[in-house]
Amino acid sequence: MNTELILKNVSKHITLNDAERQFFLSMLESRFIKRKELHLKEGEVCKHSTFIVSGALKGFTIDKQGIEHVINFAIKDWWIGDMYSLISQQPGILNIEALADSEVLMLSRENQHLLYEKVPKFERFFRIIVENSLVASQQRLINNLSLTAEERYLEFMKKYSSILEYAPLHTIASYLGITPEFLSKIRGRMARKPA
Amino acid sequence: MNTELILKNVSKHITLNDAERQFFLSMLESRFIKRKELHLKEGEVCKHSTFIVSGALKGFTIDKQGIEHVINFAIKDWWIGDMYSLISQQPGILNIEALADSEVLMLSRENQHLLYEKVPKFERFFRIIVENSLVASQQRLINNLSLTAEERYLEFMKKYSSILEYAPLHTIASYLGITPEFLSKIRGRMARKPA
DNA sequence: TTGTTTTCTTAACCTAGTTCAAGGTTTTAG
DNA sequence: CTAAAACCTTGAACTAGGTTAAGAAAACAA
Repeated sequence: MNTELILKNVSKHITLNDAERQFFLSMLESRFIKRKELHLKEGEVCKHSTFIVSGALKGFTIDKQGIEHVINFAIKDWWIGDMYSLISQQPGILNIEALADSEVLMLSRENQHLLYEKVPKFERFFRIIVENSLVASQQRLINNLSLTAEERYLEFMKKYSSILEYAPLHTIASYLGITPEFLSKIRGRMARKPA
Repeated sequence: MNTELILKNVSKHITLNDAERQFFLSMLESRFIKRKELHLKEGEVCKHSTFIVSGALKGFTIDKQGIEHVINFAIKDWWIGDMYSLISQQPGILNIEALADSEVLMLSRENQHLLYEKVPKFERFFRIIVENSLVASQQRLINNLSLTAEERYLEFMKKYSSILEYAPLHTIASYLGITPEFLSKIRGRMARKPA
């Protein structure tokens, strides 16, 4: 189990002593996910918060017309999960799939609650993680409401360039809220008369 | 200061003893906001989390073309604030304005941190509040990506009917991500051939 | 009470983005 | 190495929703 990265991630917001660190690590479960493998399937109850050690995943829903909508990406050093299902313990609507072979560390809901009991600092840690997710989610909403598709694509490349290595065009189009054909057209336009 | 509602709100997630309750209440500041009055202006640093005792507020941004985008509403028993500015202490992009005469209770960032020190349970309380906001924000993203304007309007009426009493049509249109003219058209259509 | 502002509607025309279809290229699995 | 699958591009026809404009109705301030 490769724990260096997650310990560094935690230490960004809280400080652990040796015993706490050991206890935290004992709560984690390592897993390797192959490219295209589903880590979480809609309809299931989400039982873990997942930290990405290497690789990349996408979270997505499928609407009534069978169209896939990418809700978020997660790469090295990020957390992912179906927050709705995780807190309500109801069947979720999120699918989580690997974009590349990935190593993740999983913290089960029960262990997370144990952690809150034994090391209350983790309440703070996850509060901050969730706060940051909320800011990102709201910023994306604002972008979707106020920018054109082309502007959103430029923003995306600026902010998440590392994801371009993992996600094919139609997945990025889905994240941006447009069709793959239209993203292709935008690219063509940009290549012809660049910024 | 009308504290009954906020104490009930807090008690949904954590239990306070008398001293803790008194301490919490001593951290709050009451404010009355007139309809159309700005509670927070973009460019300012957001210094408070705000709990609504009565009335209704909207949070919105204004894009380069001067168009207003409603990010969220807040009514009785909800919290509102510019999370980005609140945690980064950078100038924010959110405006918060009263839709009706409102009474709010404000918890300053400093007091919130004091509260975290003195009564660590509040880390949990605000973690849960933020988790719920994140779920709502993601659900809205999913709706924006996968539903038509008419479907979003129907969803909105089902879920937030109480806001219809406070917000004029053009404000709801902005929240839905469409123009007031188009929402008016949808209404006309729905009136002619109802569900 | 009356002028002013805000709100809502309707209609004609316009456009960003979609749909459908087809062909070409790259990646992958066996 | 090769067939199949996944991926990307382009173009023509289409549509959900936007823009502009103008008028009616309601709410509000003086």
